[in-house]
Amino acid sequence: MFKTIKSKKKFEEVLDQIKHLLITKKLKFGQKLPNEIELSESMGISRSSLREAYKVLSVLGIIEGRAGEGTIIKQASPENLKSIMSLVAVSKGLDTVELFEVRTIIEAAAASLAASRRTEEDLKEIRNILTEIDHQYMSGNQEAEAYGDYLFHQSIVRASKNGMLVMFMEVIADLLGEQIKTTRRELSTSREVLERFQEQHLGIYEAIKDGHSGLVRQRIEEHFEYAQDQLKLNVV
Amino acid sequence: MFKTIKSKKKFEEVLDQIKHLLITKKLKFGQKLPNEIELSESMGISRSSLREAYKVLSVLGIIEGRAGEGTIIKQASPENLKSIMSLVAVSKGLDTVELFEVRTIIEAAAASLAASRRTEEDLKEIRNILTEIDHQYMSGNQEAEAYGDYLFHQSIVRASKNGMLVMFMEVIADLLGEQIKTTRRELSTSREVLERFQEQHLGIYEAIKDGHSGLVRQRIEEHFEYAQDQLKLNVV
DNA sequence: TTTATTACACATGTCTGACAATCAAACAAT
DNA sequence: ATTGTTTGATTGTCAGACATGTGTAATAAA
Repeated sequence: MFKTIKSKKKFEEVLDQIKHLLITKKLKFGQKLPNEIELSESMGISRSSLREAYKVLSVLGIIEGRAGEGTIIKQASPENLKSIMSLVAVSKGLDTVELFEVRTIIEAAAASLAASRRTEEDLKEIRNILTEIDHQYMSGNQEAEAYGDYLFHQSIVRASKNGMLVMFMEVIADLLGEQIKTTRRELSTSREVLERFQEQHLGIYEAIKDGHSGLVRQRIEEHFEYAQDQLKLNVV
Repeated sequence: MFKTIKSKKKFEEVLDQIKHLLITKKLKFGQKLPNEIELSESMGISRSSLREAYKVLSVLGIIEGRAGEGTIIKQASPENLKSIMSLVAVSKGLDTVELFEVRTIIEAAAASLAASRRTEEDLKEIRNILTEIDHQYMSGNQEAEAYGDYLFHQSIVRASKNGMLVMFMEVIADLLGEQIKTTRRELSTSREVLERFQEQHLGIYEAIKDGHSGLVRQRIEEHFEYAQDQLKLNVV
């Protein structure tokens, strides 16, 4: 019925203000912020409070402070977000099933979009990655092969030309990876499974190349269903 | 050839130490940390540096400081990720079209899941919200009506029983709202449009009630397409 | 005895002023 | 032209103080 009342801290106000300035494009990538003393005075707070907000933004990769130079706006990379989210993931056990479900939804939709938006370059990149995975498979380098698998999925989502989808996919893939590690499950690495994966990858690529939105969606869903099954079977 | 040398900041060392203590379970949930003065002295740093690290952890939801009581280790929840993700998303640069696309994807999938997972209580809640929107419409309270709209969509995603989806949807709806505000666009608030919205809402509700996964997906897509059109038409 | 009220101790929240470390740019020396 | 040096600007760090909020124990009131 009643919500808990939380007194807003100063540093949170700073975060809100900067966020708003970023949204309204009054602060742009590469731009230099006013120095801390000036800014804190003009915001009516102390330098300490401003700095506490700065630290948060800096960990998120949104700004970067350099002594002697100043503080500039950076373009946040998903890398920063991922490391942070994995920390949260470890501390709060996220549900593997939920994560798989979301990942399937996002990739199915992205691949479906990719089928109609992919360029020749996109197709070329995906082909290259598939060939690379084959090589890794031959030489038995499992770690590199797993990374290739990640690149394959990423390249497909990128072909959807929607950066937001790319970010979400990366975050979820990362969380899922951590989740799988910490629950001590493993994907089966038998020849049979790996070959089946490559078949499915190829099928997805073909459907995107041919522009079959419906088909690629279906194949992505099958692919993840199969992957999830392989995972379940190997619960320690 | 040569790696860039990056001097490690004090607050980063604090983060590392606490992270390590968390992983090795030497710090557990609910546990109280030493007070700031004591801890900063025992770590050989100033209170300010310690606090900068604290702020980061506190935004991540890993610790919580309460004036007068102390600072305790919390269990991070996905809720905390919301603000962080929206910050990073903002910093990456937003595109209204992309956001709409992602929102459509997520809600269409969620509603589709909801069609097979919804409980009687879910349906009752959605019905209540629709009635409430009608009331607000009658009394001409546009702000409350817009909030009702948000609640309607949220309740549908919640009926999918996937917390991750709920989180993503909230993040995107939030960003979209800010984006729409700051680009000085407005949804048409003509009687005709609002009534059309309610018709569509009802159609979505019915499809979920009847368990028509395919139909509800289609109706959600139509709904958002229509909404997006209304937005485009009103660019100032 | 039980219940309010008050006073106090304690921890976080905020502010201030200072100094150290770092860097770019300008300038001097070689 | 390259290398040292100075200088000014800005972040990084520090120490100390006061403000604010919270629990608790002493005290007063019923």
